Amino acid sequence: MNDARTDLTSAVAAWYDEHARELPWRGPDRTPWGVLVSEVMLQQTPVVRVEPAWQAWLARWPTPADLAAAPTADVLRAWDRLGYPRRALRLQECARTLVERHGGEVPDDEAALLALPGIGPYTAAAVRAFAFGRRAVVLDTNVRRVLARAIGGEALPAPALTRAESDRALALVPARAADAARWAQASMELGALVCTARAPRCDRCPLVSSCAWVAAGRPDDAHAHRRRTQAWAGTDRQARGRLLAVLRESTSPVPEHALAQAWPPPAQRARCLAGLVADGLVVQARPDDEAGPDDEPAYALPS
DNA sequence: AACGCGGGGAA
DNA sequence: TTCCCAGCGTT
Repeated sequence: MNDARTDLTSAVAAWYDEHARELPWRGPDRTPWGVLVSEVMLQQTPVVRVEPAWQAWLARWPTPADLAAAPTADVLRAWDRLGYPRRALRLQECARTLVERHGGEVPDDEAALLALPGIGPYTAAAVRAFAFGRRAVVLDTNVRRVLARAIGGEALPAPALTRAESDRALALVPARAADAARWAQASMELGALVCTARAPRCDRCPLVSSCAWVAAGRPDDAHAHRRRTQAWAGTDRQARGRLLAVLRESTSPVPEHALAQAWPPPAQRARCLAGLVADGLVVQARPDDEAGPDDEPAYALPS
């Protein structure tokens, strides 16, 4: 049975055997915990920035029990500038759940994985495929783009995942678990290295002769008018990042007036601090005696 | 379904 | 400057 589906997946798998990057969380000595940590770090953060952080993280907290026992402030400092620090909080909550409910081990069951903090459909599928070699539908931004082009004939997938995409991805997953896991890894790698968002290297693509997008003359992105570019300068997100960076650097509670230096606009600063506290990333603390007036609020990372 | 959420490197 | 990155949780 050599239908179009097996042709496509086997061509990508063969390409992967030749061109896969050597990444530390893929090594033969990998652990499910290491894979899970890598996947959480890779949620919206590029590989090149994750790699050193992952090495340091696994050296410091090699098991879920190690991370579960760590002070949260240390966890947030180790997360450093990977972005979206709520992920670090979720990862520690995840470690604690693994200790309390799964004997300190990462489960391979889909429902159990999805129930863990910070683990959604993509990460659950990735852990099952990459850590346990199980059959799973791994559909990340790379795979979505590869399939949108190779099969859909579009430059880029729709802004939000559609039912048609999920169906298409499911239909492509090879029957045997080992093949399915390799297809997942290979299709992601193809999207990361060749079928890239900005400047795809179609001359090096194993699917170029059958790609629907290439056959159509590589038309422009049909969804371009619906993509909104996120503002950055002056946003709450930038403010939160700046405030949290100050708190990461300090070993003692930081009084309000010091935070005002990092982010002057008072209303936005107050709103962002309240949000950080609500998220569990920051706690209000009693200031050190010599740091300022006793009635001035101070903030710190949670212990 | 839409939105909020970091931060940096490349085009 | 803009775009993009192995998404998730909340509303």
